[in-house]
Amino acid sequence: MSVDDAEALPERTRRRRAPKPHAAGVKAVAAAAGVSLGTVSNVLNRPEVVSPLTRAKVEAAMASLGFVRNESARQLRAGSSRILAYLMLDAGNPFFTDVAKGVEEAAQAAGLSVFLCTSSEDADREAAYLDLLEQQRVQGILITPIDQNSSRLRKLPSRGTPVVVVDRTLDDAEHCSVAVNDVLGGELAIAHLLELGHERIAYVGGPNTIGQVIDRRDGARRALRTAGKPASDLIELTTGALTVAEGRGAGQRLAGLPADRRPTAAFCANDLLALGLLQQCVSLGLRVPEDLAIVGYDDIEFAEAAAVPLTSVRQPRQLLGRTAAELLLDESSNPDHEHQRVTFTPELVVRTSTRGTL
Amino acid sequence: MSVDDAEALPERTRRRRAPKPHAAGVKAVAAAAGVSLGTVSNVLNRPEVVSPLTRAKVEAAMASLGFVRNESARQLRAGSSRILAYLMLDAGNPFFTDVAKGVEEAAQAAGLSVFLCTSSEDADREAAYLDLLEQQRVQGILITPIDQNSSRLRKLPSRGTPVVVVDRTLDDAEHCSVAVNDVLGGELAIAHLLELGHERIAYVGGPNTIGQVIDRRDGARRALRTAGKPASDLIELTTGALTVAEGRGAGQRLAGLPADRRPTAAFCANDLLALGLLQQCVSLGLRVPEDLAIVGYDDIEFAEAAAVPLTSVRQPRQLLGRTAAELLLDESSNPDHEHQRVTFTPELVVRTSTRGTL
DNA sequence: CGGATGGAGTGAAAGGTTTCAAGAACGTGC
DNA sequence: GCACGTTCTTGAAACCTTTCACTCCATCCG
Repeated sequence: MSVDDAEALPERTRRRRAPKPHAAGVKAVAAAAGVSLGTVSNVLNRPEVVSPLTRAKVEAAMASLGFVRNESARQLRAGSSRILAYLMLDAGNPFFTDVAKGVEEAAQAAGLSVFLCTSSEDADREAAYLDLLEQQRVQGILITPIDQNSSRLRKLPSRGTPVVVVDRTLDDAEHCSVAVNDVLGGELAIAHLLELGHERIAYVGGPNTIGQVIDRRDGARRALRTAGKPASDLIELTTGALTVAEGRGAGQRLAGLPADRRPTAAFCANDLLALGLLQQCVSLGLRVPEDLAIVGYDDIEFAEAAAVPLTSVRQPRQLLGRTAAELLLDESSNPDHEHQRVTFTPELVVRTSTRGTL
Repeated sequence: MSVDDAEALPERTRRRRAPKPHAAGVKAVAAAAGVSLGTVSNVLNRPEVVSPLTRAKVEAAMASLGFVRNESARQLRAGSSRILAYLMLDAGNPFFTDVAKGVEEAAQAAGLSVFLCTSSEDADREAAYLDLLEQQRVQGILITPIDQNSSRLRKLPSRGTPVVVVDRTLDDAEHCSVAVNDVLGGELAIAHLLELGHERIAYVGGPNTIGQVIDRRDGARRALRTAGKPASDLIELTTGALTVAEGRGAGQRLAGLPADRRPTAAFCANDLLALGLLQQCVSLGLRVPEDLAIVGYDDIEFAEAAAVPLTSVRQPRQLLGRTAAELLLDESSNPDHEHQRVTFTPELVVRTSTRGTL
């Protein structure tokens, strides 16, 4: 049954070693089922061309041998992967996991799977993941980049890996992008605070290399100018990351200021910062919003459940992910795909942290 | 230079097509650098055996051709993957992303990359991902399973893919597992509530197919029995998932009860439920903890920042992930690895939601 | 009854890398 | 000048699938 034609050769040390004892391949299945390699492959990929009887035999053989298709070999030969990757900034931020949910929704509808990767706001990790994903020849990459000008990012599409930028807009002709107008979002937040009569307003966010941080700040400045004030009125508190812990740190700094110099309102670059800030300020005895009004950004689910429900700038998170994935799928399947820049409009959700209890 | 020996054959239609125009391979690099295939491979895998001059030539050729190593081919031949996967229950739950952070920490230290997958508490998706990951021949799988008795899960190790179960204990001899004693956690929570004098206590959690939900409930019952009460005293509110939205739903149900039948305390299977419950109850006018004391589980970062800071059962999230990844690495590299069951001990963190303001 | 049609299955080639035994180049010591 | 080491490089096999031109057979039509 098992023919080993190497027997015929003159004596030679049997070289090479099996890299892994990883079970049976198509060959073994074919032998066990008494059919050819090609037929097994047909059962796997085009079951309709195989007669029911033969198919049953092959499937039985697969089951009894515990056959597991080797995806590397499949992909090598077939040249296509069934995987999308979403490389996100921070898995600990519910905003991104909501985006990821949208991505998965769209991918599942197209029969693809999604691998999530997280750069943790670290440019080196981002670069390493991009290299890895390109080497894996994934169908496409969705990314919320740290450094959107990275040459690595720009080169990917020309080498055959489609890339869609999520939650950022890119000004080049190589990628699709799906974003929310962050400048407008910043403007909405500050306009709201100005309307409430605040004069000393702080912007809490950082590092200043992150696009979202910059845009939201620029929007804030613009709102000030629109109101006839100098943009330099904005008191900037730079943080090291967009996390709850950094938010607490900023709260500490803010609360430490003498009351007559302390801002009466703070706009945070995201909700994590805002929640940390809120928590720290409250625990240090400041009243929100009486002593300090707070506006967050993203309107994550926890914003509403916070100690003082948080006013925030809402973004269509899931839709963002879904749209991005759909663009990516189009790019990789539609030969005359055209790159698009989709921009959604954010929306201010006013809650107690600025408006006070009614 | 480029010899095409197919020329020698009698006229035949040149068949097959190139699956994808995906850039240059080692062959092209070798030709461009004037060396053999083997040398290029050496530059890639064992740079120290190649003379500096040759290496420089090869590297220059790679750069100018934009060479990207084909990981499928590499893995097919070399038989090993540099990837770990963590298949989690719910990426939207900060508990799991914290675990993931620990996993990545350990993986990075070992020079591996991590792909995150999420089953979203759906058994079919879990199964599909397991199949996919096995076919990809990843180095190993970390999983927080929905169905820990799935035969798929049990069979993986015997076919060569190591599996470590995270946040669950498995009673078989095939896997390592790293967990926290959930029964004890449930006990701590209820003992605390009993000590505060509560008599009508609800347990909010579900679906009852999830191990964590069951164990925490069993712990709760045990605490009741220890206190000399029947386990049936526990008022069970079953939810459809462990999410904030389901927590709100449960809050609605609870608040709807007449005050004399309404529980005076609720223990939730996780913090997401607790936060939703809290939010809904507060917005319906119940005072926490006076009208309803609430205990959560996991002590996620947002628990402390909630409307009423949440009493919760803390687990060593990151450590859980790190330990699990280390066990997995050991299993896949150490020939005489022994399966282990690591169990951490949870800790009750008391905050305002049960103790009230001081 | 001859030829056309079509369904089912076959088998060799191809895909890009790694591996390893063996070869080449170049001293070195006697 | 020769055998011997070293150091570097080579070339072909192997990894496991998928693909596709082709064969084989039975059926159908005129």
